[in-house]
Amino acid sequence: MPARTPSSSGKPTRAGIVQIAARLGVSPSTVSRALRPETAHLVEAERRKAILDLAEQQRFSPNPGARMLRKGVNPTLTVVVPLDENIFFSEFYGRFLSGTLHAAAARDWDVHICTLHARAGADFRETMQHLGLDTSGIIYLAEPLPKAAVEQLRGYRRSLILARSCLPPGIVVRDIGSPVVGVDNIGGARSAASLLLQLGHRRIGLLLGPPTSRDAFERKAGYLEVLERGGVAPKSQWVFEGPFSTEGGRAGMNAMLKLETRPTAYCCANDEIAFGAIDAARAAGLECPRDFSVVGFDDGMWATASRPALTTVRQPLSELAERAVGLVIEGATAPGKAILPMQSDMPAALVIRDSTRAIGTAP
Amino acid sequence: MPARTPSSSGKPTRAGIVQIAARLGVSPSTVSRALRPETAHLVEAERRKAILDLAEQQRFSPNPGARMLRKGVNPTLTVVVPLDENIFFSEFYGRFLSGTLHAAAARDWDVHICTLHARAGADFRETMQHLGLDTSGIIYLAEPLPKAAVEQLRGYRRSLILARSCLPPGIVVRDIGSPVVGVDNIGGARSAASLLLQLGHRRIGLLLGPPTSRDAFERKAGYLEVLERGGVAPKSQWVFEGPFSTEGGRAGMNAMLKLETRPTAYCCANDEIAFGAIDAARAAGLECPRDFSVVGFDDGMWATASRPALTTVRQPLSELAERAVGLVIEGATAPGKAILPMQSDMPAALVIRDSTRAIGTAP
DNA sequence: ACTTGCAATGCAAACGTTGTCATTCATGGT
DNA sequence: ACCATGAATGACAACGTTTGCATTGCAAGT
Repeated sequence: MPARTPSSSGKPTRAGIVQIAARLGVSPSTVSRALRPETAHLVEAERRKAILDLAEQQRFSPNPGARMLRKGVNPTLTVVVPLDENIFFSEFYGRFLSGTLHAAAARDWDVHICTLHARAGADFRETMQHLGLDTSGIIYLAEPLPKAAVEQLRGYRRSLILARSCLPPGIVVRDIGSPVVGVDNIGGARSAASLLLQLGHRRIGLLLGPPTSRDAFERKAGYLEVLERGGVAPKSQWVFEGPFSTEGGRAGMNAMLKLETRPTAYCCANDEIAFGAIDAARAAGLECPRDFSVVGFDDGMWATASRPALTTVRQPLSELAERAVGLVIEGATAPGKAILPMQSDMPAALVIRDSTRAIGTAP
Repeated sequence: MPARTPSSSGKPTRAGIVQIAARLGVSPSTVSRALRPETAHLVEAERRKAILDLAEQQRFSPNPGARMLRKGVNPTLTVVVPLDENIFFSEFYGRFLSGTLHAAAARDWDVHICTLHARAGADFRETMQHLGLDTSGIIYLAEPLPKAAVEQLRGYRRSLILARSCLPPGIVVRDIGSPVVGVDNIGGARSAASLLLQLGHRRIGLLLGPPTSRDAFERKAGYLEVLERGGVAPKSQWVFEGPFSTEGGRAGMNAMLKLETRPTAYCCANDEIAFGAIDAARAAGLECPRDFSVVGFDDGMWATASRPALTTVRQPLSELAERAVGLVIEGATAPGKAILPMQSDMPAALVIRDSTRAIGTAP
């Protein structure tokens, strides 16, 4: 029968800085110091190496809970993304995430990423509670929130930033308890419409996103404002609302192609819609920009890679992410200070390329 | 002058279950129990209400660190992605990441994501050592590793999975200390080339990726193998190597356009290359698939959205991610057991769409 | 009246890490 | 020889919750 002394048990000394310390005959303090880069210099080189090696061999990693308890925060923020498999196809998430990653790294924070597996029954607040136990801040970038959920969020204690795209169109941003970051959709849309006006277009169509999306809603408002002020409000047949996809763009353009008098230019709420529209028109023998002009929205990678290169509105997503990260970290580290609900709008700049042309101009 | 006794200080009893308890003259245990739904029934109703009310009024929320320390944490795995701003534009990362997220969530693991801020001086092994401290398992998906780095990794004890795309072409996978996951590039490339052969093409060009990339290398091998066996090895002018981008495709196609006898079909190592090629040809008046056929590789979102819809090879990235997550978790939880170095190839299936056509066929 | 059982609560020991302070020992300057 | 300096380390007390166990009443069963 094997001896029953604890030391001989098969368990590989599970977890713990103290076990590591014991194995090496040093104190836990020393191990703790050796393990963290910022204090590692305090430990003699040889000993440090021994500690690191043993830690690796034992597959040790310090308990984040304990660390967090001790230090107050643990430098980790969580980005909540939608469940949808396809989110990454939209460059929005990719670019935002990439920006987050860099901004966080610059501040020495880690980035968690997770989806929200909404548990039936549990209300949204509860789900959020459960979510971020091990992080000090949350950036919400996921499914659009129903109004009720947004209201439950008021008084949520941890550092939480919402992306404005995730809010339903109806809600006033000021009413929300958390900071909200977003791109200046209205301003961007205004620039797009203004450009078309300046180029002499008077019949301008709108290929919009789904009315449930706040982004779509705001962009529409921006387009319409400029067109109406310019006295060229679009006929109702010139306004099409569909999904934010090439299919949406195709459907919209096909609808326009059936009309007797068509727009000479289109504001598309999205690059993908723009590509779909251009392509559907091409199938009907119409070329952009020879026969019509198009302005997109996003400035994704294909805006430059496609032909014609797309005139579009640049979403400053990395700046947006930078801002979100800054706010969330501030909220997580500013001790007592309540986080001010505030709105940050990042400007959206027009990028002029080859899909727009003054009306009636020969190449 | 105000009294200086601690009880009368202005501080609003910052944080803490004990302060709440003190205010109500009950023990911390009771407060703790009252605060959590699952134990709330242990506390007398009236008292519970009092506690909850005070907690609300004091804007109390339990210290997540302490709670975490008590309850234990779920383990995390870390995905290492390249520093490059643009990685998310390549759908590879997005889809892989999305798959990782789902696979990890299904097993109740959390996902970290980080880049490798290579600190000057520190060698790769050391960097990994530090990285490994904060996580239970690592999936390496970042910059291609130089041979030296790969060798340093031998004997690394933590759970680490490498994506085959991150290895330099020259290295034999069996020689590596860690499990490697990857897509069956060779098989996929074979299918692509075989399809073109079957459609009757005999002059087949290759628009490849950069020779430093293992993916490019393997795909090239797959194409060539089939073509050579079919007796239609491409002339050297028909083989072009460039970046994995539309620009690469454009450059390649433009080179082909200058030749007297051009290929009638092209294997492109990448969807983007394929799009670039199609577009460059169109600029010269050649239409796909009327005048030439193209097969891509990846099956990204634009493969279906563009016109012609692209015949391409589907990379089973979510399955790949699933596999990687499975392996990394296994490696992290199997106690003493060393992780077997092994290679997992996920099959890559051909998806036939509209960019390929039998040679000489009228529409 | 004496168990017995139950409900409500308090006590105190973890949980694993880190920062402060004190201790030890070697070094170099006077 | 003595003190000052500094590097390397150890001892120890937090950090705020949770939970097993002990305690106290109180009601019901014998």
